[in-house]
Amino acid sequence: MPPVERADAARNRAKILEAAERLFATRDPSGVTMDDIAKAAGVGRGTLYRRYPDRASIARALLDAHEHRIQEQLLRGEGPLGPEPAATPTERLSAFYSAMVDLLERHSHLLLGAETGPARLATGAYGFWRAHVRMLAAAAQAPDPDVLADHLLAPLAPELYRRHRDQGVSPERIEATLHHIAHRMLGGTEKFG
Amino acid sequence: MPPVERADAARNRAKILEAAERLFATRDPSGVTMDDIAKAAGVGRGTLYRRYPDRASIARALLDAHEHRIQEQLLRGEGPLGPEPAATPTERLSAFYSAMVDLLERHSHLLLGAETGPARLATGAYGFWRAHVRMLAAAAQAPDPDVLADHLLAPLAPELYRRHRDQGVSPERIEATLHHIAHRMLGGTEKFG
DNA sequence: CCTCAAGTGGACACGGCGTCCACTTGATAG
DNA sequence: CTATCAAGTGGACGCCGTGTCCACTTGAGG
Repeated sequence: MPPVERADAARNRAKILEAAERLFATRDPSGVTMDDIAKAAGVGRGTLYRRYPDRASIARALLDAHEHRIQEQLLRGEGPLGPEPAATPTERLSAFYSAMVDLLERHSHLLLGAETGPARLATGAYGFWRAHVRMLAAAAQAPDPDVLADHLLAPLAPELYRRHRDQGVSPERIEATLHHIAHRMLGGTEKFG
Repeated sequence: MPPVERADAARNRAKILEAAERLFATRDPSGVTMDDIAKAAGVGRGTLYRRYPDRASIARALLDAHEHRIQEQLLRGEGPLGPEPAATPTERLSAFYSAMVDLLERHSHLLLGAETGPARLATGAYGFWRAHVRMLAAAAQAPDPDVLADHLLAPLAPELYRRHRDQGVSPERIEATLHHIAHRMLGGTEKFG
């Protein structure tokens, strides 16, 4: 007996998510209050809190679908993103960086609305990215993959991406720099001493 | 006519900084309120706000001395930290990373009390570090030093350092990984392409 | 000792958060 | 179609941190 969601509940959930998406895209995400969302959705505070304990959980709900798509591709997808045997760790890290730049470009407002600062590192999604990058680092025989993985993910911090973009840096430049990092950090091990 | 600070004002400023330092070190820095600091310093809210508009400015005041010391060394110091002609960009970046790990280890609570998230990137101190690293990247003929500088600084985010330390990662391991990054990213250009 | 600007501290209003509970709605059984 | 009642709703409420304001105190200079 899976407790089915009642019709009015489903309707309100949709209204909430739609309103939140709009607000996050419009104003500064960290300035959006729970009250704003409730008002914009035409719903009472109690209704809002029943499902989402805070702003971050709403943003996460909106992000989940997109992040899951990337995670699927990492596990099972074709091309260098997925576990294609022919692809080198360098190529796979580059592909991962590209996918993340795409995610940041499309949804940086949600990422900023979700978690900035320490909380982001505790996210399930972050754990997934770290596990993936750690695996690539280990495959490339890099030293201390556990620590290195976090350092390789650090340039993807949403606040840094947002700042770069606001200063007129193009996504392509950011992506190119990340590819450079991927090549330098995981590629050509044999050429060093 | 430099408006000299009155004796009671100076006394209170000292009490405030002392109390704040203690509170930041004890509890979670982001949980310390202005009221807590005022109470701990034995001072009214108005007195506190007269000098420091928010928690971050207090933490910055406490950090200033330490950051200035490093900045001095970068500009005029001896050894690979300073502008010694014989040192390569790789060596200088490694030395910089070491100095920052030392700063993080000693004062991560202040850094967390100061600015987490986007605000940190707008700090004067951050601008200084970026200018320095950008210069080293350019000297090493790395592509797009403007963007790369930020990416090379990203692993130094206080929240990441704190998390690593809390998970039992030693400062030495972090430092070693950063040195690895310095070598990979700025060293041995001629051995590629 | 007097003056007065600098400095002090606490009362206050504001706004966001999260909870609570009396009421409404819709799914199901008879 | 109606009755039942748990799930769902919404807004009022209390709490807490912020930042401001202003009547009072203090100390430096004359």
